Amino acid sequence: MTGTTPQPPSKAQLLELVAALGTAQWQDFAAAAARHGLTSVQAKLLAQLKGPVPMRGLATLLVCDASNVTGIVDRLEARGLVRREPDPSDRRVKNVVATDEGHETIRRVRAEMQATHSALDALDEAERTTLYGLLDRLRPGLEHRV
Amino acid sequence: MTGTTPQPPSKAQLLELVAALGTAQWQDFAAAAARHGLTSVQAKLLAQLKGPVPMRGLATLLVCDASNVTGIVDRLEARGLVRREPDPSDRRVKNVVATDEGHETIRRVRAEMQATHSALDALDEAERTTLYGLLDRLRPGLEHRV
DNA sequence: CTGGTTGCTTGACGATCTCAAGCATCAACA
DNA sequence: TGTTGATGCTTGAGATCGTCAAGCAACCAG
Repeated sequence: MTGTTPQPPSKAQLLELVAALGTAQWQDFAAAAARHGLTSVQAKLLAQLKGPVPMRGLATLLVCDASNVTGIVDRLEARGLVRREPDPSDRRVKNVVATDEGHETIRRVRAEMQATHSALDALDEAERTTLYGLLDRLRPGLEHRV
Repeated sequence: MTGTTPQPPSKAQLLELVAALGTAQWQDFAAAAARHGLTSVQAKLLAQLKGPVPMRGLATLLVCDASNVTGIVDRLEARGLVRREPDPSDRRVKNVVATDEGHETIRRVRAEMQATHSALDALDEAERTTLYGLLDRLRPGLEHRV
């Protein structure tokens, strides 16, 4: 065998590291959102709005109750970051759309995640590709409910 | 050159993937905690208690206000998962300690994170080592405040 | 058109979070 | 010693987040 794969980290260690980085990124996101007067949940919802999304769809994406979404959208709408539009094919449905200001705001929040950006700068392109490949393999287990 | 490094993923894509996995792991954690009657925040606090930790230290670890910790510890203490002990060297300080039941509960929560565990099983030991190494390089950028 | 389902909102209630204020204790220093 | 300032924790007010139960409107299958 070749030179020393030093100590294979235990699953628990890897677990903990992933959790720590996830938390740190979330804090970074929350802090950037706060600078724009948004809570992290509001920013997270705004981040889903690449196009029109019905309230129900947002509840599914955010893994929460639909009634919760009502309140969050209410507050975003009051700030003019989001709009409710009737769905042409189903009058029960309300589609949520980000306004121009909404898009611009979430764009800035993403850009201002300094800690996250500088962390990724520690890797070169080949390493990022490797990392992406490995993380991508974790996806099915994590996102697919058993 | 050799076979096709396919498409180097953009930083944004990597960003999004890390965020998605972090969220999925958090949901997994929250679901496991809920099965034991704990909110995710309560479980997260409990997870910090390998030894006695003063209230102030918990506030720092959880990145929140000290008054917030008071409430969370109140509820955990009411369930007997946690205890407040006076600090022998500073009478202002209260150290929080997990009870036996508290330790056992958080142990089970970790063990029941099925999605997370099965996701990690998708990698063999060498891959986990590589992944750990790469993630570890992200640490300084993310955890160190600029 | 009737009955069951689905999408959204409302209201009640608990948990989380921050801020301001307050009390007890500590640490430093005249 | 005693006074001053900082620190640790709690309390109370107020906003947000989150769930559940109930209600209304609209869809859909028969």
